[in-house]
Amino acid sequence: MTKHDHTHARLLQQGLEIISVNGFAGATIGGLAERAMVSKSGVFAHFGSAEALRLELLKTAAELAQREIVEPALLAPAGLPRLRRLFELWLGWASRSGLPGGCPFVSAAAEFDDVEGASRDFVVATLYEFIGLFISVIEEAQKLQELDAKLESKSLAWQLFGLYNTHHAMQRLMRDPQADRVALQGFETLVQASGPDWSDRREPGDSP
Amino acid sequence: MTKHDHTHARLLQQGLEIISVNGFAGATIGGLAERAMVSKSGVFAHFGSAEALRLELLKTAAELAQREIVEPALLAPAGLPRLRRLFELWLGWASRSGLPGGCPFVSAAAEFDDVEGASRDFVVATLYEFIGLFISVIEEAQKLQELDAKLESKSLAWQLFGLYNTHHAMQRLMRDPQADRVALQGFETLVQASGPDWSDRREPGDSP
DNA sequence: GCGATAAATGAACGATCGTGCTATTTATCC
DNA sequence: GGATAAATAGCACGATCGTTCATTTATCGC
Repeated sequence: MTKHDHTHARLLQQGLEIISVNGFAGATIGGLAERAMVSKSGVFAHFGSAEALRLELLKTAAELAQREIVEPALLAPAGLPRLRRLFELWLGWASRSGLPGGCPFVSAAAEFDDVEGASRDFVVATLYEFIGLFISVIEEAQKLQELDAKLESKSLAWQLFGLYNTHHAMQRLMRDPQADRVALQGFETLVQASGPDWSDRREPGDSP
Repeated sequence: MTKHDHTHARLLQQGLEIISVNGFAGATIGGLAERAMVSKSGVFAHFGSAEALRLELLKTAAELAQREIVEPALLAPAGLPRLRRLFELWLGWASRSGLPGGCPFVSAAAEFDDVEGASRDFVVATLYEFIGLFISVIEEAQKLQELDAKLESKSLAWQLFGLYNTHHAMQRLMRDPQADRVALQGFETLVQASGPDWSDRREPGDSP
């Protein structure tokens, strides 16, 4: 690995740490230069523009999540076990990757959702892909009859997305020690409400 | 209403619009001045500091949410109807209040969750209060036997928080027209999974 | 209408932002 | 080890950030 690549990787790592705590708006060229003890123009030369720096940080975060969440989860048996493992690995993945603050994509989603541009496009595409992974794992579980076949996989996937945000807010904003328990319990609630025998027990139109 | 108050209110309104689109980091004194067609020092005189401006914008957003969500929801009958109304009014409240972008508190939670200070404290306190309202409405519904008494009200409240984030991401980031449907359907799923007769149908430890 | 007071302006400050340019150090290769 | 190229530093620029202060304009009580 050439020296350029070495420095580049170090800049990305420290950039991710900044983003994790201060968000993408806080990831400035000068700030990163100071933290990495590199000249401002040195950082600039590595990325070409502040916008490009942020975009590359976004891509780095996506790769990190892939290694930390997706790849290990695919080792679990297909179906419900894989879905559960995916969700468990999702919770707190940023901390487990060594980041000092919150999830970069939670910041990115909030900061870019109303700002047109390459960053927004990338966040949308990444989230689309990630939700798509959940959907396919859910549908596998349906084929295996671990989940109700009539269930809308997309809905469940997005409900799990919501639970992830619940966990993030409880953990980082509220510092509630019950964050893990509430999220994991929420997962089980959703899965059981979507169990294969659910519709046998309470048909639509049932009265209590 | 004196002229000072009139201008002050106008600045807050326009400040909220900026935040809704660009987040709190984007709510700068100079930017607000330009949008409101007021001198920079004029804006400064109204708030005393940029930090104070952001804090006051946060408080204004909280009051707006109170009027837009909480107060109308309390007109609904106690128990499950009130809970449902609360959730329905929560979804998309920012747009309904005339804001051009997303929910200010979604931005605030992401931007301040790892930054100590008065803004963080206020977000924490406001969210704590809001979740607390959900908890008390849920417990009302439990007393009325509309929800299972053994249910943990706090968990359900936070699951609804998650659904709100689901809706926000689907609506604003992904621009998915099914956001409303998925969120409302998710609400019903959670409520039915917590129905008063749920525990009669599937005891903990049941095997499928 | 006028004097007193409130409200907003304009100019200026140092700090930091992103970016361009040139110089100089540092690696790499024969 | 010296030539060549890669990598980084240094400096300067205009723009914008938050903040200050003196000055002007608007409003209100009399």
